[in-house]
Formats: sequence, C-alpha cells, structure tokens
Amino acid sequence: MDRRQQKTRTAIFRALTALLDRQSYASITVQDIIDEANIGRSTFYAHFETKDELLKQMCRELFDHIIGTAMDKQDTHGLYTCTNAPHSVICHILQHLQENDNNILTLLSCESSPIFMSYFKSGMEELVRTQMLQEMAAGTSVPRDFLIHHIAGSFVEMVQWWLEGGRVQTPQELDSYFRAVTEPIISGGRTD
Amino acid sequence: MDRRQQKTRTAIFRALTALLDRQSYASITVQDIIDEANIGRSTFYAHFETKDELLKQMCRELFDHIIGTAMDKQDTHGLYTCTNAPHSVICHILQHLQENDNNILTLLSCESSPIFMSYFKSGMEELVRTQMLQEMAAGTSVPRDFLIHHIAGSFVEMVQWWLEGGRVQTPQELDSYFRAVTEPIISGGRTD
DNA sequence: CTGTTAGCGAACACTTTGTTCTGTAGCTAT
DNA sequence: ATAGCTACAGAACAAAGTGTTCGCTAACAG
Repeated sequence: MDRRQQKTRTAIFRALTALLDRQSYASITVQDIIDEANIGRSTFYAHFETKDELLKQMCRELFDHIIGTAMDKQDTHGLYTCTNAPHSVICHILQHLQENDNNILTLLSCESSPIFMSYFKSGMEELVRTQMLQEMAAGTSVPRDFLIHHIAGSFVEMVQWWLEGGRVQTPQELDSYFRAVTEPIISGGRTD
Repeated sequence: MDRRQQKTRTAIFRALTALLDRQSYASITVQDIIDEANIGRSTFYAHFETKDELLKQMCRELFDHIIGTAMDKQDTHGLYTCTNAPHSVICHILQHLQENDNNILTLLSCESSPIFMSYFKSGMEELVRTQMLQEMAAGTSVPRDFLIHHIAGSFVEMVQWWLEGGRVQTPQELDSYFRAVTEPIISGGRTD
C-alpha cells in the first residue's frame, strides 16, 4: 500500500479518536475530521464514503485486534493472571480496555453511536459462543441463543457501568462481579 | 391547552412514529416529520427546538406511562413476590410492549437512538431499585449499584433479543427466562 | 363579538454534504 | 534518474437540511 494512503488513513483515524475525546460522535462533522486530520476535503472522500463508513472501518480494526487476540491467547496479560478459562478471555479484554490504547473507551460511553455498540455486542456474542459456552450443559431451561445474548450483553453493560462510575474498579474486581452474575446461570459453571 | 396545540403535538408524535416504522431515527429529517405530519415548518419549531428534543419528550411520555403504571400495580409487592406471570411487573411491561400500543418497539430495535435507550435503561433502573431490590440482603459480594445496573440492563437486552428474533416468545416465556438469569444472583432471591 | 393565539408558508441566512476539477508532489519500477 | 502513475490539496459547486423571521389567516376562549 502506498505510504501516502497509509499516512492519510491513520491521520483520519487519529483525528476521529481525538475528536471523540472532546465531543459526541453525532456532533462531529466531516469538516471537523478534515480540519483535525489536516487533509484536503477530497482526500477524505477518496478514503471513506461517509462518516459512518469511517466509524465502521475503525470499529472493524479495533475489534479484529481486541477480540481476535482474546480468542487466540489464553495466557496472562500484564500484571494479572486469569489463567482459568473461560474467564481469561474476559480479563484479557478488560485489560485492553483499561490500557485504552486506542481510546476505545470514548466510543463506549453512553453517548456513543449504535454503530459502535452493534460491533461490540456482536463481537462479544461471537466470543461467548465460541469461548465460554462451548460445553454448556443441555439441561438448561432457557435457549442457548438467549443465554449467549444475555452474557455478552451483561459484559457490555458492565463496561458501560464501569465507565459511568469513573473507572474506579480494577479489572480483577470487574471480573469477579462478572463471575458473580454469570457463573450461577451457566449450567456446570466452574469456579476453579 | 389549546385544541390546536394538542392536535399539532399528536400529529408530530404520530408522524415520527410512522417514520420510525420505515427508516432509522438518524435518517429522519425535520422536513420528513413536517411533511408526514402535514404541518407548517414554523409550527414544528414552535413546538420543539430540535428533532432530538422531540424524541426526548416522546420518550418521557412513553415511559411515564409504561413504567408509571408498572410501579403503581406493584406498590405493595416486590417484583418476585408474584409468581403468577401475568401479575409481575416484568410481565406487565412485556405485555405493554407486545401490545405495542405506542409503537414503542420501533424505537427499541438495535438501530435506535442512544437518546431512547438512555431513557429506557434509566427508567428500568429506577424500577429495579425501588421495586426489586428493596430488601436485598447485605451479604452480597457485588455492589448494589452494579446489581441494579446489571438487572436493568439484562431486561433491556432481553427485549432487544426478543425483537431481533421476531418476537416469537410470549411474555410469560420471557419472564421465565428473565427469572432464570436474575433470581440466582440476587442474594435471598425468593422463588416462592 | 373581540382580543388573543396558533398555524401557515414563503423567504432568508447559514451549515453540511458529497462531487468535480486542476495543478502539484510523492511514489514505484525499470 | 526518469517516466508514468497515483494520491493529495484546495477551490468551486449543487443539493439538502437547519433554524429563524414575518405577515397573513383561521381558530380559540371568555
């Protein structure tokens, strides 16, 4: 890929991220992004059709990274060890969020766009389906599909609660809360 | 209140509701609403400052009704004291949603606005706080605030799952699912 | 019946969007 | 190095939407 293209693309991503620190997604205009990225108008539209399309692609890159690595790795991350599956995945993601490498948190606040939330939730559902409920017992009283949606949704809700409260809890605390509300409802839920 | 004002106001509400059946909130313009409601441009702005302000007021009226009646009918009981499904608060709300009196469901779909979701969630939190967790045991391992957020969020998530799946479940089935994922995590949760 | 108020609709200035075009500068391959 | 390609800048543009103003008409309340 042409270096110029790559440079422009990252400049646009960086600009949107910076703007999201200051204002809501809805209030950001394409012109704002252009000014912040310091690029020409036509250049923006050469890369992205609309503001929403930009957000979609940014979401895709973010979640491909975070959720992708969460699926691969079952290892320790940073200071804390959460080696016991399936919750190592949860810890991994929480660490990612706390480090805030990509300013993903600004997108997760309650003011965020449905576009972003849709990506986050569907990514989490995929993760729950493949990493957490693979050996779910058959004797449960609720549909497996409902359970996946519920657990993924609970995680997203917890992250939002964490943000609204000023992020005072550690990833381990959050993990323990998450276990407290999910393990009892997973048949054969392990507490090892 | 002047009959003309009332007539215009409901025309605008009805117009927005009709439009939400056909397209996403974000794609609806003030001009669309004006055309659909068949009113003058200045008339709209005499009633509402912006499109968002209109949605806010519509949300307020909807939730004042649905959540208000849900609270009234349960003033003497906690949420889990009635095992007869039709009498629980949850069932009350679910039946409201199923009847779809106010086309509230179109607003609840995944494409909806953060404005609406914010109202729905905070209304549910209030309901959970006052009706469901009033006599929560003190020995729980997670903060009460987290629990409220989790339970309210779980309800909202369930409704979204229900919508996405084509609303094939009955309110009673949903109620049983909801109990399955919430009763185990409430300390002293009763199943009488 | 009369003063008041809401609605109409045209006109307005303004912002944002997305496209097009021309000249310039940077890139890649030979 | 140079030739050919491609991305970028920036101006200009049409189109659409926003929010306001104003004079007129029609409906309302007492």
